[in-house]
Amino acid sequence: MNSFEEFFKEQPIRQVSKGEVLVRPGQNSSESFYVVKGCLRSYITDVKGKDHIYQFAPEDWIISDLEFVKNKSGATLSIDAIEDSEVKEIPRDKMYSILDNDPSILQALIQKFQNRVYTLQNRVLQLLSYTAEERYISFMNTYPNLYHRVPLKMVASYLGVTPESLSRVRKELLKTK
Amino acid sequence: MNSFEEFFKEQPIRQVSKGEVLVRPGQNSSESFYVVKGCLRSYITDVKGKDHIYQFAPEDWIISDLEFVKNKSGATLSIDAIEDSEVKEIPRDKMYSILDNDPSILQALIQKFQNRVYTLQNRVLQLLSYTAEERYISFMNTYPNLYHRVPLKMVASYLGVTPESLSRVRKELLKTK
DNA sequence: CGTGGAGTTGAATACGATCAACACCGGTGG
DNA sequence: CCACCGGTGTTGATCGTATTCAACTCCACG
Repeated sequence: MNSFEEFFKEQPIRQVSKGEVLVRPGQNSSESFYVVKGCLRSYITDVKGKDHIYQFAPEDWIISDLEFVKNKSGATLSIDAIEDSEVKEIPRDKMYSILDNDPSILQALIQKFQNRVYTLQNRVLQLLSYTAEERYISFMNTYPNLYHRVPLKMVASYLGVTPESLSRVRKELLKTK
Repeated sequence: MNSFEEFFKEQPIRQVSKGEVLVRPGQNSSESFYVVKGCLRSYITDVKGKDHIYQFAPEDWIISDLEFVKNKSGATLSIDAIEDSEVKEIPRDKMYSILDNDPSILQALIQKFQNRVYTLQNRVLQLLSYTAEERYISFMNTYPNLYHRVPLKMVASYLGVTPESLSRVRKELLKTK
């Protein structure tokens, strides 16, 4: 194997249908998922029962809860499918075997993490400084193939606003455009 | 050299005084800083001139803008000292030389990135789901040595609320405690 | 001393949340 | 094939939390 991606490619395809839950909080068999087709999401459910979406994962994305990193009691995030999907899953222990001694794979992985941190940095800064409207515009620009594909209420959850508010934001944008 | 940290330790110490700016947005000589003493911060300034703090870096922390990763035109974050500090700086090109072929160093770096992503994940989820009060409590618990050390207005900026709001939050907490 | 930044407090405002009603499909079963 | 149903999105009215603007106190520092 000479690349990080190939590790995933080798795995068998698993079919998951819309609404199917792949990871539940507290569960300790944390896995990573490479999405071949469809779309997954990761999210938390707060004390009031409200979901907050951390990440979407359409085709060619990798999604996981990062708890396996911390050796904690179990996952904090939930992961489920928001469309009928095909994924390749990597169990925790297999994930570790990626971290072998091949510097080129390790460097590729570092590159992936750097990109991930950079993306999260932007997300944090936008949550700190953007209004609901600015967040939505930024989301559309950053993920042009995603915003019309996932339900509005999930985009709202990702952006940290209510569906009602986002609906109004969108209405305003249509007027001024 | 047999560890990531040693690379920093070898660098000469640079004295920076409170208020000194180490990195400005647009500047393309991006560096990383290891804080020996004192405290740095990274932040953006929005269109209204308001600061939003991305990160604090007290003793033994590493801070950088991650733009060097993306090979963009320059930094987006600013970095300055909020106390008189001592730092060791690693210029961008030297940073790359860390990414050599020693698997143990690379794996240590991956571990650092995993922790970073995990921390950012929590930050995002808290910004999505916590009230101002919950964020402040979480901040105090997570950084017990920091919240009484940095000015309230900077904590407020980090948490995404105004200094006035945080002042009121703190007042309420004192009453109910 | 005096000066300016930091923090507090008050009053008015604004933005988004909440609650509620309704329209609009898309899928399911009779 | 159509009627029904549940989920999604929209819209309106009201509410609440945090922001804004302003005044004042308190120190730290020159």
